[in-house]
Amino acid sequence: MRYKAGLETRDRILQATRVLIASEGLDGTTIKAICEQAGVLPGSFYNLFDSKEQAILSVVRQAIDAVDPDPEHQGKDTLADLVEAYIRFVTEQGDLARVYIRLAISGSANNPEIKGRTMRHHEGRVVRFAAALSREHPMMSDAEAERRAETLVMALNGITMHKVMDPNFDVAVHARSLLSDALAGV
Amino acid sequence: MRYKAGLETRDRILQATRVLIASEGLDGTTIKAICEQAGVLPGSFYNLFDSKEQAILSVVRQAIDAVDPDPEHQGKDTLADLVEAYIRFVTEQGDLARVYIRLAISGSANNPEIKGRTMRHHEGRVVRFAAALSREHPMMSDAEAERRAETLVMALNGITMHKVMDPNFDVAVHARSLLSDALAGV
DNA sequence: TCTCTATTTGAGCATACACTCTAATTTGAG
DNA sequence: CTCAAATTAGAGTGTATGCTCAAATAGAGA
Repeated sequence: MRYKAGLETRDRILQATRVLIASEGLDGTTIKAICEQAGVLPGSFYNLFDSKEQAILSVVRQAIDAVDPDPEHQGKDTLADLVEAYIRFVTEQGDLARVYIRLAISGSANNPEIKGRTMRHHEGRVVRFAAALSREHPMMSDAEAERRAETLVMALNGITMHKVMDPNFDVAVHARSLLSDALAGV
Repeated sequence: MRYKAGLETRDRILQATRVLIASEGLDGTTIKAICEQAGVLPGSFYNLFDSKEQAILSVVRQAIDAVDPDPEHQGKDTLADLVEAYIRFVTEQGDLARVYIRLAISGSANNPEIKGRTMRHHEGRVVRFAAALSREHPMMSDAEAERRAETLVMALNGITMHKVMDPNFDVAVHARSLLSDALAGV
């Protein structure tokens, strides 16, 4: 994997994998389908990746990384910032958002590696949301902030889940509605 | 399928299918696994079901029917009633709840039959929630009630989705939190 | 140009899948 | 008790999967 050709092929394979997981799910993403979509033969795939799982894990990492943008800004963002960033992720990176949501379910059962990553990511997200909430409501107890943050994160996932079924669905309206309800309920 | 033995075998197969979909997902549920779990050989399975898909669809129907209990009471329930009923479904019928949530994602891509059922069910649920909300808040516009109802239904799904990954997760606390936020935000 | 690798090719392997078939066994009404 | 129908047994079918491998081709430094 030192020549340019190999790197380009690698990108095409990852892109094909991403599109396929988004549209067909983890189990529906076969080597044959990946290779056809990428214009490559199985031998080339296995020259660049050790296994199908390795390619899938790369895409999983892409998806998880894409959910939480601007990590340097962490510690300064408001709850509204975080929700708006999530809306942007879902609307502007549709494929990765679909991958991301499928992980929480399809991936959890079979693949411990994916399950571990997803769980750790979820917990990190809740912490970030809770910190923002605590900053905006200093009187709120940490436990209360964490509980509220977790509810909000999961509710946002539920909305995204619906978009997987109905691609025309407007995530932004419902996500903002959740946010204002959460802030109103304090 | 007229003898008692056949009916009992059918039940065992459906139960095995239910448990397997809950723990392994739709694609992980193979004929071999179903037969082993049910203590049956493939010949018996195909004596009672035309296909694997038929058995799965039976379980899908079970799950969808179990989400909305007490259909006669429809038109009188409060939003709190509906949320409490959902909490009961998730906590008391764990396997079916896991099946139910997996449908929204795993099933949607590959199987148009399951996708259609799931979408219709979702819409029906939103209508029921919206009607309850309108009854409690007569001044609210129908469009507003429907939007709020849909947000709540999806958020509840998000919470249940998390329970699929973490079985010890306390759904009730977060579901009630969503409800009170939704009512507070009016 | 020559040479050594990286890359691609594409046929082929073992396995697992959904499903079928025939023969044996069990059931229960008459 | 009889016997046809219902049910089971279990080997076997074709196909798709993830993956391998030897041979052919393309790329880059000498």
